[in-house]
Amino acid sequence: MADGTDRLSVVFAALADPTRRAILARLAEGEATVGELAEPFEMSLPAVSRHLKVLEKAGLITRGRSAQWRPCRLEAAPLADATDWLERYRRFWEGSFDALAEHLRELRKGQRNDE
Amino acid sequence: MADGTDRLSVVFAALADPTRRAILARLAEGEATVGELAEPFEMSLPAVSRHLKVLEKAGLITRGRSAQWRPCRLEAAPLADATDWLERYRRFWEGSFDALAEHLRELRKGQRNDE
DNA sequence: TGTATATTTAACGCACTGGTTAATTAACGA
DNA sequence: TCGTTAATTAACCAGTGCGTTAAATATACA
Repeated sequence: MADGTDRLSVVFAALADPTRRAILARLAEGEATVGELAEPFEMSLPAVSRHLKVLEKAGLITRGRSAQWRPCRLEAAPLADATDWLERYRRFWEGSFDALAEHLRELRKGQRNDE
Repeated sequence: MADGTDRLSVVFAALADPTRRAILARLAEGEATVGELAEPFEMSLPAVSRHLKVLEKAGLITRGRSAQWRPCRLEAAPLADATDWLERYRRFWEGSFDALAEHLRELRKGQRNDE
């Protein structure tokens, strides 16, 4: 392990690119072909094709076949694993919000005198 | 944009490594020095030091100073952004589970006759 | 069979990642 | 001031990621 090839690492790596996240967002609205997915980007078709391969290897999309088109479909299940991992840290960032509330409370107390 | 330097990309990229996720898990139990964090890994100290720099740039840790030690502390707030992004897809993987249920229902129906 | 369209693969360049060892910086303590 | 400990930085290397253009593949259609 520790070589970055475990499932969770592959999924997080796939999400670490704004183009790929935009593609997933587009697919959330329904299936689309490679050409349709590439259209919004100022990037060659091969580049988009390889982004799709990354998403496919992460299990985040599947591809059908319809004549010469390869319709892509969102497969969000692997995102559940990522969310599960992140959820363990929820109390830490919610704890930070508590700390913020405490900070604001202290600030309000001080306001009576100097600021 | 689309160059992978936006906040969310940086956070996801930081999470796309099992060593770094293990470091965060360790820090969830409390502050630790670089040496303490490095101890469980079969990896040189400089390597761990650079993992910490990645986490720091992602805003996931902060570092204090106590004599020659640099205690690291978990800062989970950026994980909230990542979770927010993922949450948008929750209905898709939950929808998949609905589809699975539907599939099982159809399967059970067919079982009466042929299988 | 030949041409057009959709997509992938090949070959290349360049920057970044993640590891190493050796050298450097920072702070403590005798 | 000198030596020890903690950590980072420097220099290097191998592998990977992400983009390009050009060539190959797959399917539809005349």
